[in-house]
Amino acid sequence: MNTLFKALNDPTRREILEFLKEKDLTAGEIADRFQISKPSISHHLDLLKQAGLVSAVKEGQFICYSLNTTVLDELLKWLMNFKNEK
Amino acid sequence: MNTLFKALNDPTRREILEFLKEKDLTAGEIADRFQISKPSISHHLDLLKQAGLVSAVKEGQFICYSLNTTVLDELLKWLMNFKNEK
DNA sequence: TTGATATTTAGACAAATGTCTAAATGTTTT
DNA sequence: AAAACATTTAGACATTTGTCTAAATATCAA
Repeated sequence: MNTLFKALNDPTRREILEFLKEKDLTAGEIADRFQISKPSISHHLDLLKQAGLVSAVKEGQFICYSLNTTVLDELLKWLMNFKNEK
Repeated sequence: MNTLFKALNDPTRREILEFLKEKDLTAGEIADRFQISKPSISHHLDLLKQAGLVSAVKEGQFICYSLNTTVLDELLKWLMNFKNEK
């Protein structure tokens, strides 16, 4: 839960998720969409991966990232916990 | 959205929300539940207030905090945006 | 009005975070 | 084999964050 909130607590990372919602992308394609250096994007992708929000598959010299929404169910459950009773 | 995620990105603050889910509490009552100094708790409460997650009402020399779940609807909507299509 | 209580504000400080450049690793292509 | 490309790792640096103590503000009680 901690790593999930941490991963989501950054505009760049949330925007990466938005892009990946449209379609899978390689690290380079993702980096091209931002005015941030590739190593920085790589770091963001690492945090997203740690949180289970994205998965990475190596395809030749590229690494293809895709969105993983199952982790968000946990967050959804956490949210509902507040909206329910009272 | 930014302030909301920022506010939620801390275990202490999330625990404060859990306590406030049970019932409204004064700043002191909240601080008593943690092994953190009162000024630090006060600061956490300020961030939660900035995010609209809690509201504060002065009652004499006390300040009573209560949970405000309406802001979480925004987060819920953001979440659903990912779970929907695709 | 003086003292006690409740809370916040101010300022300091270490740790975490986001960013960068330079270098390393791994894969293709010629 | 060597050069080009894709990505990450390493290390540095400034900013943000969470915490603390000391002091300020405000309210209640004697």
